[in-house]
Order: sequence, then structure tokens, then C-alpha cells
Amino acid sequence: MEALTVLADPTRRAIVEQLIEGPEDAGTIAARFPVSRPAISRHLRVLREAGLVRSETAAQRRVYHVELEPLRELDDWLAQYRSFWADRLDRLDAHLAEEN
Amino acid sequence: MEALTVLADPTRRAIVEQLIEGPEDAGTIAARFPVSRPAISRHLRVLREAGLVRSETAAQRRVYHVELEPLRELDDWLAQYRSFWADRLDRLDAHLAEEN
DNA sequence: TCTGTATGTAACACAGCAGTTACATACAAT
DNA sequence: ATTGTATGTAACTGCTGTGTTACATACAGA
Repeated sequence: MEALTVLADPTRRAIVEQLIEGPEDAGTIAARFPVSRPAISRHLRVLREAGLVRSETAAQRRVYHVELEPLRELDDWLAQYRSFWADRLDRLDAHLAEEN
Repeated sequence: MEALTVLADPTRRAIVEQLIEGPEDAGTIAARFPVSRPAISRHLRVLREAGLVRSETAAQRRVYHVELEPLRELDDWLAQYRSFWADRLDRLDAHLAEEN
């Protein structure tokens, strides 16, 4: 459940959300945020250590990709509560709709 | 997405998990943890303010219940990633199995 | 080889959070 | 009324985490 603590930070959440759109190098990621580049560098390290991103080296650039396995674990944790929600069938419908 | 930050704390996570089993008063909840009762009292306040629990007054006792709506919002947030996971059909199967 | 570019790390500052003890409040029961 | 029980709040402490600036490293290209 480390993903929970790591994603509690809004900047890291935003980084992950952005990387879903596609891989980006560290500089491009940092440019999107109002904080310093070293701060982003450390966020990326935290995300890396939690297995939420992976980096590939290309010359000086480090290109980051998302790695969704930890989110899946978080989802599995949530699953234990899902059965308590009222309109289960509605959610299943939504789930099915999402598949298209 | 406040649920994420609130549940990042393992004690609060444990409180929520316990309350799933059924409502409990503040004292009983506190007794389960190795920290002081006032510490638990503040955790309960944080959970209350995030809408994750609700309390009902019964004489001096405050009985706490879980309130799962925020977890559902978290689940909705996760849903945007779910479609990226490889074995979608497997998960749908698991979801269906869970309904029984 | 030297210069510029891309990135991570070190050292430090500051804020916020979770913990503690002491105290206040409120109700029940004798 | 007084005492005991249940709970929350106040004030304070210490740690962790996020931010900053300055520096190190590494590669590309002129």
C-alpha cells in the first residue's frame, strides 16, 4: 500500500497523471510545475522507488514511463470495500461501458 | 481526492478497516492501538472531516461508523487508469466473482 | 578539448503532522 | 451533589517531508 502514501502528494499525482499521456524526460516534466527542477527530481526518485515510474536513459536525457502495477495493488485494496457500496450493478455497468 | 492524503496514515487506514466490521465507540477503537487515546481522537476528527466516518452520540459514548463515499471517489479516480492494465477481462471476471 | 545542456545529489530551512501530557466538558449513577 | 467514566481540546515537542540553492556528473557537439 505504499502507493497510497506516495500519491498523497499532489505534485506526484500530477506527474503520474501526465505520464499516462505518454513518456517524458525529466526536464519536460519539471517545466510543467511551479517548483524547482531538483524538487521534481526527488519526486521522480520517490515514484521510481515505489515502482510507479521507470526511467530509460537516452544520452543525457532520462525518459520516464508510468508503471501501473502499484496502482493495481491499490485497486485491489479498494476492492475489499467495493462490495459495501450500494449500487453495485450500476458500477459494474460503468465498468463495462468503460471497456469500449 | 482528500481520501488519499487521509488514508496515507496507517493508523487511520487501520481504523477504517476495523470499522468496516461494525461500528465502535471511540474508547474501543483507541484500545486497539499502541498510541494514546487523544491521538486516536484526533485521527477520528480527521476521518470525520474527510467524510470517512460519522459519529453518533449515545450518552457519553461516541459511536463511529464508516462512510464509504470518499473511498468510492478514490475508486472513481483509479478507474481512469484501470483501462491501461493489461488483463482487463481477468479483472472483470474477478469483479463478477466478487458479486456472489 | 571545451562548452553547453540535462540531470541527479548534498546540505540546509521550514512547515506540517502525529505524538504526548494536562485539562475541560458532559453525562450516569450512587 | 459528588464521583467516575467517556471523550474531546489545548499546548507543546519532535520527526518527516518538501522546498530551496549550490554543486557534481555525464554526455553531445563545435
